Amino acid sequence: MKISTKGRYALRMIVDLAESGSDDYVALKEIAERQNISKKYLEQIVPILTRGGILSTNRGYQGGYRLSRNPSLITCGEVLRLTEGSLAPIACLENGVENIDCERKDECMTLPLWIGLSRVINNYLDGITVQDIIDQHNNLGADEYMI
Amino acid sequence: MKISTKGRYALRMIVDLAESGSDDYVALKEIAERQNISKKYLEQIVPILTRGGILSTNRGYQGGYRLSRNPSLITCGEVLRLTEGSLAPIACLENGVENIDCERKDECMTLPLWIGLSRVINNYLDGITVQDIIDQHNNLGADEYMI
DNA sequence: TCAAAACCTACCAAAATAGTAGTATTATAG
DNA sequence: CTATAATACTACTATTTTGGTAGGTTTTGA
Repeated sequence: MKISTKGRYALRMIVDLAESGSDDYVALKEIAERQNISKKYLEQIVPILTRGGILSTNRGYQGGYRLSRNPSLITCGEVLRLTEGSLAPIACLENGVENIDCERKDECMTLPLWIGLSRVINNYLDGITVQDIIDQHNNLGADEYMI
Repeated sequence: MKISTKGRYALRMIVDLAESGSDDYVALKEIAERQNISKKYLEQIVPILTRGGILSTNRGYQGGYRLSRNPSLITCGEVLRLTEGSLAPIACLENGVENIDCERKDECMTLPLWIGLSRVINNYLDGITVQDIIDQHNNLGADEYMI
């Protein structure tokens, strides 16, 4: 039950971009150095976010990435669902509650539990935006956490 | 971000035992057949639950397993934390919020998010008992889920 | 036309997952 | 006291996922 580096790095990158507040394109090299993440690996993660409509990109000289929306309009859930593939806690819920992919679904006693867990996770992460993460960091002490 | 078969099978086994309502020891063979899970694999999972104080066991002729507590006193969180190792969404939270294992913890902008997510997951799963799962199954339609 | 950037694809090592297999130990019935 | 039915323990293994590295291609602007 772990979020992979893919999701965590993606989020750190987005927060980094949001925090810098720049309207220009920022080269991956810069972000990778600041965040101490392999640029080559980030290179692999980033197209997912571009295709997902979170980043816009420019190639060539002075190219790079910038957020395609205001950080207050990008939720952590959105970033993580894109990079993790899904935030479903079990495989049969990957296509949503309406489309459960399991032949045992009618007898399955534990299914309601997993559906509930999935809702709780997705609701929590959809309720927190990239801007919230920055505000939290600026306003609160180290021992505070997000409710 | 998936619960593994280990945790899912463990929960199914516990629910199976609770549902049967038997005060006698039930052989793993029976449970494995009913749940259609490899007995050999369950054999490997079950000692974790025994050591964790959820099951009591008897070896030898007419041996088997039974719940060591009333199903209303066993939470899903407890079962899953035992079998999954932990329910922390990232490795540095594995030893609890008081004991964060990361040198970047003071600068880490996303840490509050993960702490919050960890709380949300653990609170949800600790709020649902094995008895709740059975009650849910008996009372509600297939399109209902646990809040 | 050169350099700096993103893009794309293939490869790879290590770890985790999901088991199998075999043997040892324990307990009871007969 | 022995056969049998059960758990307990330990080792092995195939497959998948994770977390990258490597290298070449394309695009863009100075």
